[in-house]
Amino acid sequence: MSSEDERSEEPTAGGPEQLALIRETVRRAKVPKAKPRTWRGAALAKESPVARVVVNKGVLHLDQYFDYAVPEELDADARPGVRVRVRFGAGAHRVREGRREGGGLIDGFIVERRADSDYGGALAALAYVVSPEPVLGPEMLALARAVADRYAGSLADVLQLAIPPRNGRAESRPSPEPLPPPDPPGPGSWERYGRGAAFLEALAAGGAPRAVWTALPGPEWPGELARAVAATLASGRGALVVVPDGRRAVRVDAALTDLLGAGRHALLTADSGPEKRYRQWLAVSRGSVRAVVGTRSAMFAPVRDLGLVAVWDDGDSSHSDENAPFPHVREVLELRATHERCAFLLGSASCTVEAAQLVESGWARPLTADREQVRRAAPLVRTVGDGDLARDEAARAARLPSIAWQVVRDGLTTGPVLVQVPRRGYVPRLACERCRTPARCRHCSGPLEAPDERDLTCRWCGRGAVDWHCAECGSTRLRARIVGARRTAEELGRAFPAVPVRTSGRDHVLDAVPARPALVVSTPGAEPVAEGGYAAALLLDGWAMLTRPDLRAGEDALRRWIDAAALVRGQGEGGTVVIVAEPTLRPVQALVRWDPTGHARRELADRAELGFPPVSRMAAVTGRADVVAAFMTAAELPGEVEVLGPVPLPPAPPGRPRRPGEPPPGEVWERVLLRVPPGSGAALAAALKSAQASRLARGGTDQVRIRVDPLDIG
DNA sequence: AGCACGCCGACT
DNA sequence: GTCGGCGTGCTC
Repeated sequence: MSSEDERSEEPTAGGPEQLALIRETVRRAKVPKAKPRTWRGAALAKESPVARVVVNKGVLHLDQYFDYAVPEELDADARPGVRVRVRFGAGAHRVREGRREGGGLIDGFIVERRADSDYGGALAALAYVVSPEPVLGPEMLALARAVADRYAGSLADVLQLAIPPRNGRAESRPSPEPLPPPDPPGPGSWERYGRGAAFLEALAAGGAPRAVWTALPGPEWPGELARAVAATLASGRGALVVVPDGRRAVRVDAALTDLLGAGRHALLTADSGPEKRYRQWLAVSRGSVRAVVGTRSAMFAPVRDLGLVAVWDDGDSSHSDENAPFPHVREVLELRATHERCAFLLGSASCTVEAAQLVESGWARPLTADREQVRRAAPLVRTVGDGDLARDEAARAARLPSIAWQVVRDGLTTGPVLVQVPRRGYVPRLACERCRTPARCRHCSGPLEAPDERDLTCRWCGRGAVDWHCAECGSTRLRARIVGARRTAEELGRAFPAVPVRTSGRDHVLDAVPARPALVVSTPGAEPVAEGGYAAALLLDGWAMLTRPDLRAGEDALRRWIDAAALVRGQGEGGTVVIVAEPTLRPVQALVRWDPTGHARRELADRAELGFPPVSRMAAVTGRADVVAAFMTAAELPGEVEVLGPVPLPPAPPGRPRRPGEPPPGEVWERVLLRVPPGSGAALAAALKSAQASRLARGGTDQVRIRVDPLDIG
């Protein structure tokens, strides 16, 4: 743009007269469908001189598009989907020399090129096109919009999760040529499932079946996922698989390479560095690679002509994003399946209540093996309850019941034995030894804990608890704390001196162990796979997993037990699991019968009766007590909303850094839970979003956190 | 969030 | 009259 243009637009030079002129011009310009022009008066693109832009500003909850003028020289690059920088803020158009430039440069994406704008004022010009690479296609935009609406978040927040940061070097490299579709695979181990082969055939034929797949225990699932991907590729469409962690992504990656060779799929995990990751993402975005396996953020991967979305082990908490607006992989993939009319596969050795609901509602069909197959593949499960422990001299002496010793001893003659021990931090509460009432602080009713195994302290207020006794039954004994993985390993090591002991846990995760006899002590989720399967497994301190004050405690415990027990050989090969937990409890029974879907169905029925998610939808509003109260007063919630609370939130325990959503020191925070009946979730989210948006016009710190589908209810 | 506009009191 | 306090409200 030339200075002549500027002068012709604004003939007066400098001074207050000019300011007045600008003001007046702005007022005059306030007519609908204004001809796009900038204050620079630069030459504009001849075709579609308006770019509709989504500005990438999360705090800006004005969740709307902004129109910018497209200067002629940016015309070619400023295509829909590209990253741009624009001036944004009051006075952004005043860019003359000698005047301060109002408004800073912020990032955005062009969503559309248009002939005119329905904005009444004069348009500012795009500052520049960051890169001509289109990264925000219409499908992703529609998906991000749907996710933002579902979770009462802004489009910009979702796009931040969906589109990786740019890397110039990755962008400058060409992506490989796409390979032609492969031949459809045979059914392989899918034959073990009643409708397995038919599911693959439907994928290969270009269909869009939706299934909740209860996987048989054992190491076959990565190969089965790979076959589903291969069948979809054979139809000429793309496929996406999301798993909870990098370890499992690598397993599916390996299975895909086995089945299809290299070059047909991309591995999108956080483990690879930013450049490599963006390069992989670009290969997908450009259509060079038609299949993706990855962790959480891969759920948004811009797979071309999507034919299948799959999620593995949807109960794993890693599938829930920790950034606003906290989308869940299963829910996002449901949206994608609906929007992009593709197949949906939810697989797990266990079964979440949400998965059961997908089947119950008829949205998806079950994909299961018959009882005979299950019996063959699953280990024999034996329980040790309180009654057994009381009668058991050995258990008193050595902390492990005698049947456990026996199973370990027998197992070690034929292979490795797995010992699952709950993570220390996982058990939030001590409980009365006699009646299991959770031990609470007598001052503030917070949960008690014993950080050093000696002194009882309150997790909320930090006060010590001396002379504790149970408020229900008067007992003065607390249930034995769970023993950490390290001490369990030491004890077992002493008992079986000839056998190597290996541990796998948070900071030290083993991926696999050989088929030799060994004791493998692991925390839940960190269990290594064993070559040929474990001979046996011990699941210790089952009570600890079940006493968590959470709606999902039972489902979670069952999932962790099943995931561990699924690594053990089938009972036909002598595989045995011993679980130390009451055999009368529902999740324990479900493990013994190896019936995770039955468990989920019963839980679903309970939740329906109690009005709990996922049958109803909930949202949590969290913040400083007065701010939450003001928010609730101002919000215009749908009529059928039920308001639970507010209840005070416990402060972050001293010593641990404060997590987002926890009150800062000295502030009282509260949480309100909102509940709506089935079908009103969208209305609730919309109401919460507009209430938040109108609040944001005011002071900055007076914000509340909104979380749809909060995790820790109950 | 920034940042400007605007409607009030103490000054040249 | 004009400079500037920070109380609302908009940002293409």
